[in-house]
Amino acid sequence: MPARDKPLKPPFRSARGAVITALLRNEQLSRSELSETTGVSPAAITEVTQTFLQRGLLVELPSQAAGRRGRPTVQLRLQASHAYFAGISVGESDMPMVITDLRGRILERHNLAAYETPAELAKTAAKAFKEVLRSAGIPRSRVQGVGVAVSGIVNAAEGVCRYSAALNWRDVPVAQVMTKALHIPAWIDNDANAVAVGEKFFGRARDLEHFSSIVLERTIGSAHYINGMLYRGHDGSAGEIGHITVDPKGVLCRCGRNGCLDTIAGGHALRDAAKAAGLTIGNMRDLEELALHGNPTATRLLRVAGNALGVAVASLVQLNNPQCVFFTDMEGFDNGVFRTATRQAIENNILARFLGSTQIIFNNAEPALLPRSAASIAAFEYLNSI
Amino acid sequence: MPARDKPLKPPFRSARGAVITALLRNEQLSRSELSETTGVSPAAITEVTQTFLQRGLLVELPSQAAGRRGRPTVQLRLQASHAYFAGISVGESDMPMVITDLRGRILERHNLAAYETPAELAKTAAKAFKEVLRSAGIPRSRVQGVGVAVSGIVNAAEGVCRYSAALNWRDVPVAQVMTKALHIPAWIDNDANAVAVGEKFFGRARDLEHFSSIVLERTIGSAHYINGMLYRGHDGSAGEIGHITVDPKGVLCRCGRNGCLDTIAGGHALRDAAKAAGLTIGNMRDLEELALHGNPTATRLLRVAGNALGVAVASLVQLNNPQCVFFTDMEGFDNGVFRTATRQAIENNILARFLGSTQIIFNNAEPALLPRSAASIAAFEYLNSI
DNA sequence: GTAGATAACTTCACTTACCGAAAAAAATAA
DNA sequence: TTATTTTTTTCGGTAAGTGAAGTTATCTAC
Repeated sequence: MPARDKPLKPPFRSARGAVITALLRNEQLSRSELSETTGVSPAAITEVTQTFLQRGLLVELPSQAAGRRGRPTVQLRLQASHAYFAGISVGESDMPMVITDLRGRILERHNLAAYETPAELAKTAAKAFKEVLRSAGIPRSRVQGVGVAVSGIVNAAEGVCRYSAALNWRDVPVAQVMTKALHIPAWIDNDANAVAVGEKFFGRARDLEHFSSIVLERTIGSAHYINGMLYRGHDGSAGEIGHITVDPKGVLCRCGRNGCLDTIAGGHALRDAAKAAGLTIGNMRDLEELALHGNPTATRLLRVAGNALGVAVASLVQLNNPQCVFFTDMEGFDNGVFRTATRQAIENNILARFLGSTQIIFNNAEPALLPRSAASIAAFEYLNSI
Repeated sequence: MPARDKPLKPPFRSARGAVITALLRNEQLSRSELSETTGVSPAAITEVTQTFLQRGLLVELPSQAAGRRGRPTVQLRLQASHAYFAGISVGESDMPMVITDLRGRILERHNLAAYETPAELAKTAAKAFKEVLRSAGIPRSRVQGVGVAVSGIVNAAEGVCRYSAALNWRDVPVAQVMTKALHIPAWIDNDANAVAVGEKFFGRARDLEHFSSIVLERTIGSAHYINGMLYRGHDGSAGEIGHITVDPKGVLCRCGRNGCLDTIAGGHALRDAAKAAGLTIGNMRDLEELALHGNPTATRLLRVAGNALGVAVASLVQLNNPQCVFFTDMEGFDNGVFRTATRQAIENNILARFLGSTQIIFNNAEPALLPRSAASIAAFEYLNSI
């Protein structure tokens, strides 16, 4: 019948999935601990771990002196080197690539050269991939897939980037192109989605069922995990926080309407505004620096922007009641006026009862974050297929 | 592993559930049609329908002359009279109760007398329940449960109303009280959730996986269906659209902050504003009537309110990308200035690509809607348990 | 050193919930 | 009456679990 509420036994859907999830969340667990934490019977744990051990996905650690009665436990852990994944974040100017292992550790990184067309991108990526494999000493056959994160509208199921303003792309079959170029399975997703998957798989959201991810770049994107699953929306357009109307009398947005969040807090708009106000800045760190030294224009811009973002996120929190909101700051605001204003605006615009139960986390702009997140998409797809 | 995206074979989770869902969506289906629409094998359909036929949940219709070759189909339908459900909507002044069958048809309705305390409510409900059963000619044993919808904060799992400003309740164990009073299983939920469940079960959302429901009363509430399941949020607080900040310089809200949607578009606030402006109105129909006859204050109030609601819903649409938004208007605006303003504000504040793919539906204030929705909660719980 | 005690793990017989293919049923068409 | 066609059922099989009993590896106490 139509479900009203929860799935059967959250967050697990199968014994195998439960074991992998539990071992992604915990460095190592014994079989009995696995049975305990997942609710799966010891019998099934034996069966599942046996299969995984045979495949080399799991390893047994040499059992320690027990120090107490009874048969000593045998600790199991995911064999991080069992599978490797590539991740690429396609940006306007640069294009970082990483290779990660099964646990999301970065083994090698590389910054790809600029490119013009998707075909050129593929060629560049293929060349870089070869190099990265060589320097990491990993044979191509051990790399189980590549994930690509782009800023734009993506049809993940079809592997197509429908539209990207930043890249000037329209209906580019990225997955297909990449599969051909790198000779490994490829997936593509929006960067906010990628970050959310990355946090769920390898990051701080591993234990969370419901959370949102906000990515601050030239524009602002978001993604939602709901009931332990990435929620894309009815037709894949969920998360368009950048075009929430914040100020109906605000300036014209690229989308044709006025006062979208992007026009006030988006990196692109903020840089334009700073320039228009006669401030010469490279990135947001410079703007924050100016504010720190008492520049009133810089302070005002950052405060207004942070406040607008906070108000929008407050709406998100009250509508969806996530356990946590991750901000991924690719613009380099760091801790400053902007973040303070954002936090304050969130706190001032949500009901008291949300205050204690909603965690707000800012990720610093770490260049490898996006490509690593992209790799986590490939990791998910791989683990889902075994 | 942590799920990234879809469950296995949406929207069905089991053959039995698939059969019930399909027969709630379609008046009648043959076994082969059931197999076709659900993707479940004919063998399993035989098995499942046999069980359900034995229990009396399904009936075979007398097979018609086929008019073509082959074994004629046997149409199956849900036996609506297999189970009955009670539904109560606890309001500030009145308290409508209905009895519905398995398909959500209302067999009997009753408006309960006013009450003061939860204990009194239970006594009144018990008395009314007896009467309603007698006049409907249904033995109590055939009623499988009662659902209670309240306007307020509810812990559905525990069956407790945590707080209701309208009813002046705090931590009232409604489910327990009702179970004792009516001698049938009882459930309680927030009224926005109840309406969402009702639309999903018996209403226009039967075929939708992702939709939201907005309930306009003294205050404004909302609920989300996501991936075919009611989404309550991390700690059950999802849907607080009434306290989205719409105008930071707005009037003080009961929640202690300024410019919440409730203070501009909530029925309570709107009535207060009308009174303050010297307009004497009973309900919103009166206010719309005044606007229709050219009263500028009435028009302004309605337009501002409708616009604020529309802007908030536009945020919801862009964040969650639902397939449909249902408005349940318990205030009686009907088609008028308010709804027009709401629709326009939604259209003006969402990206073009959401325009075509988001359905906006207004439900007229139908007194039986809330109690019927409440009954659908009991129906869900019953169907989920068999 | 050896006999419990104890806890971790494995084995085995069983269940549930399905599926695919073949068989049976019930009609029409020739 | 027989062939044809379509629906439904039966039957054997499988995947993924469970619970209970058995096995293994260690510690403790005498």
